[in-house]
Amino acid sequence: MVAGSARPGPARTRSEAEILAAGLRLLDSGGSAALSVRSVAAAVGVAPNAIYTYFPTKAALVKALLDDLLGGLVGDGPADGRPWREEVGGLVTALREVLLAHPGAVPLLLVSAFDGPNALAAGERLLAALERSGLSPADAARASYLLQTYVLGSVALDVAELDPTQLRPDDDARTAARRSALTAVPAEHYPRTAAAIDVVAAYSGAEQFRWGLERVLDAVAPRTS
Amino acid sequence: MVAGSARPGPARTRSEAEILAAGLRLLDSGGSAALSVRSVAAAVGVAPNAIYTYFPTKAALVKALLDDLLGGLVGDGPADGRPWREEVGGLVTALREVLLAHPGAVPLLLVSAFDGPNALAAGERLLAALERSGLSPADAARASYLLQTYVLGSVALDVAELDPTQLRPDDDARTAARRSALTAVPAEHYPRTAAAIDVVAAYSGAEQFRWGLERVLDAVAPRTS
DNA sequence: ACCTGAACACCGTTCAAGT
DNA sequence: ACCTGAACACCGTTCAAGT
Repeated sequence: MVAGSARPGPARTRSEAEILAAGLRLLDSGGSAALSVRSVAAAVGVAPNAIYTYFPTKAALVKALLDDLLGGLVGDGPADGRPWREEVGGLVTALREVLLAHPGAVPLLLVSAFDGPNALAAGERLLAALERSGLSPADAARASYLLQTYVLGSVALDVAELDPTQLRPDDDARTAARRSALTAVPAEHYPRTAAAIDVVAAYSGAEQFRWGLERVLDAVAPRTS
Repeated sequence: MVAGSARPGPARTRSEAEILAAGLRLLDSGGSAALSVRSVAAAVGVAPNAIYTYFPTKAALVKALLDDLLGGLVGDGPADGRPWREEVGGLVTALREVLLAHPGAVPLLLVSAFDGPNALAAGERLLAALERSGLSPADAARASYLLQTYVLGSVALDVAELDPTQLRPDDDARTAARRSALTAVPAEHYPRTAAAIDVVAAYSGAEQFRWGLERVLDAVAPRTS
């Protein structure tokens, strides 16, 4: 009984969840560069290499952290009864919001795959809602691809124009960042670009996103004519 | 005459262009992680800190390298006489292609701003073509935003699903990568996702991109009705 | 089994010194 | 002005040793 499946040796002094929570705190307070194996280890009070008892590599830790972030996207119940367009828009908007609430996570997400259990569950829910709209599975798959590119692309644009020291900015801070980009563009050489930044800056990021989302939803909606 | 604007001291032994070319070679052969100040210095045969004579920081070097990559997007002449939709599609497709030809550059581009002279020139050309379609400057600005998110998002999805060791993959390699992602998704838990990967894998990345591009162009085209 | 101390092979950047 | 050697404060990861 002592041998077999029971593990000998001392119990672990930390938990995966504790380590991921510390990692998220570092990401939120210092951006993506502040998340290192060594900084996480210091935050939970162990030696750097002790982290490798919980996660085999830094990449595995990052992947777990990112998927945790997506945990709130899908509730427990089955597909709700909302109209498909509302549910699809809600899912996509919620994804954007959770990412912008943790901008330090965005550079990590953009370069890593998107295939943890919570990401897959959200994608499954998205496909189900799209099929409820009347799209064939094949068309729903392509619509899902287009919606994913939209969220990732718009979040990438939003975060790239932020001052790296500006963490957890609200919508106003992002608008200000866009305005400051304007002054950096020499209007005499790039008149349309300067004017375009001015136009876009008049809208908050959320309005801008919603505008594009409606266009994308129109583009993928089943042809009724 | 000796004093004044003439610079004393030895001439520089390298050039910015030489350093950027070495950087791109490293990026293409080893991915984004292979581009370091020290590896570039070794490639051009100087001490690591000599790079700081040419670029003030690594970020400045990366920015210059990325903008160089966009140098071929815009020709010399004024806007050509092609229909607006063709020119817009051509610009956007060319951007996608230059990025996928150098996948190591994608992680760098996704997290940095997009505001070098060549990026601005391409953006200016894009806005001009959109205005030729009949869109107001304000609508052209929003259309440009949507098109940018599409390229960035689709390139991010394309590169994220690649094996990091797989450099400069052709279209077939990317299709194979997508197929291998399929086997990783447990179909019993995520039936729609597994089926969707199968659908998407039946198309090459270029076909998939063109499908979405046509939808996005439809979505932003001026309403003629 | 888990944790530690020490080490390895890196990294970006700075500084003082040589020419 | 440009380049070098040396150093500083990091990084992810591995290994041998302790419990």
